[in-house]
Amino acid sequence: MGLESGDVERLDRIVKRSRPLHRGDHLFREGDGFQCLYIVKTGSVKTYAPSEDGGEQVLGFHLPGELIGLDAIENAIHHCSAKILETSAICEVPFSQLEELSSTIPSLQHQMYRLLSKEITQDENMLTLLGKNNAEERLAAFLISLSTRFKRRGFSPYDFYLSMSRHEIGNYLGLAVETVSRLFTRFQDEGLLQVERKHILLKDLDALSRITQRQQQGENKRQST
Amino acid sequence: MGLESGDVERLDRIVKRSRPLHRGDHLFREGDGFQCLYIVKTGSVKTYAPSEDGGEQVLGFHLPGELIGLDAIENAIHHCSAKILETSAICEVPFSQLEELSSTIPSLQHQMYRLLSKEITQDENMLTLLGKNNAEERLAAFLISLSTRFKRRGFSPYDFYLSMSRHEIGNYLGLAVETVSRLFTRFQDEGLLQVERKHILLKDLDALSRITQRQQQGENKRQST
DNA sequence: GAATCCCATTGATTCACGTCAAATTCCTAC
DNA sequence: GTAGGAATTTGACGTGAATCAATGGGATTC
Repeated sequence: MGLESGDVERLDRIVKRSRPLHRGDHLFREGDGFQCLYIVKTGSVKTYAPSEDGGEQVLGFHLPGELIGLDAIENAIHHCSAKILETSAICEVPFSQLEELSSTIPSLQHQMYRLLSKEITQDENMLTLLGKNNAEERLAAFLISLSTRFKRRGFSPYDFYLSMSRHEIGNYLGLAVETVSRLFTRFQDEGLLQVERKHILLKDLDALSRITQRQQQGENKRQST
Repeated sequence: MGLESGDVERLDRIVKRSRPLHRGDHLFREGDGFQCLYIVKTGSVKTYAPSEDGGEQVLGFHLPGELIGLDAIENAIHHCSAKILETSAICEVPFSQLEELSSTIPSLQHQMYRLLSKEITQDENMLTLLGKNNAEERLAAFLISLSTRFKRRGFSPYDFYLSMSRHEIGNYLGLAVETVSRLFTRFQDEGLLQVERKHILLKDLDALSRITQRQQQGENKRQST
């Protein structure tokens, strides 16, 4: 990321590798004091905003290489909870140390700004997805997002396992479980993918991409101009 | 914000006050190179992500005191466009200078992290709004948000003018114009507010708050667990 | 290995909100 | 002041996705 090797070492020294965590464990909960950012090494994590009655809004699924906890910097309080979806290795980065380090390493500071900015961009894309795309487009976009992120990490972009339930997918995408389930069935019937429980095999990424972009064609109603 | 007076002066020196801008002017457009962050002094601005066909997703409305452009840091490219809604005074903050300054003033760096983090939290709240709230709850939340922000700036939290059209409100909230219009009428009939074109008079903020929280009661379907 | 629970799927039905259409008012420009 | 266009409102209607309901299959527990 444009850091010099000495700097990388200094950064490396403040990162703690935690013991493996298991499905259902919490990295942190809403309201907890903020100490560390977390980086997923292996496995996966979901973040969600709980509401009083036990309901929740899933805010994201975090795969290897991804950072968790940026929204907690503001008030030094976590605004969401983070739950392990499958046995995972997670690194902890004490934020105060990171902050200190970043003020002596300009390129690290720059990376931090970029990281935060990227998170904002991603959330904005998600807003667009929820604001103007229908159920089919949302699920297609979700699958492509997973595919892209797996690929980036050297995993197969076509063949992977979902560590989250249909329920969680629906929650994340603003859809009912039943809708998600029906869409998987439809996508399979249309030959776009094969699905068997948690196992997904994407057979036509191009077609999925076309679905996500379908929205753009022709003047649209809900959120145009 | 915890800066010393000498530091404030240094910060102040890099901020440029632009001449007043008018309705329809662009602060920047999607794809433009990123140079500056913008702070609204007076007036209002909308940011939106244009799509090929001329449609768009409104990402936010920005009132006095609010910052624009944080999502452009990552790639030094603006990912959205920013359009003036009414005659406005806007300050420009050259980001490279701000970044430089922040590496010599730890508390400024901290504020920057907090600012970026806050933006993420806000976007996440918006995701929850779009993901799990119905039309009525969305509009109520929107009005309360405006009210709160006006109040914070010393304006009346009850009595204000909307600088954006019904269309833009609908777009922002993922609703059709007609739905927004009908909801204003309904809220008025229910005595929650008075509306006459752009002029809004909130008569029962508590009732509006109750509407936004309605969602939380009882197990819900779309996005629960 | 049996019992239990959760997850997923599928079908039938309902409903909130989008779509279409039309009337009215407002705003801008010449 | 007048014409044209945009914004807003209101009504009628259609529909995509939620809700309700029921079944089957994995997975976990003791």
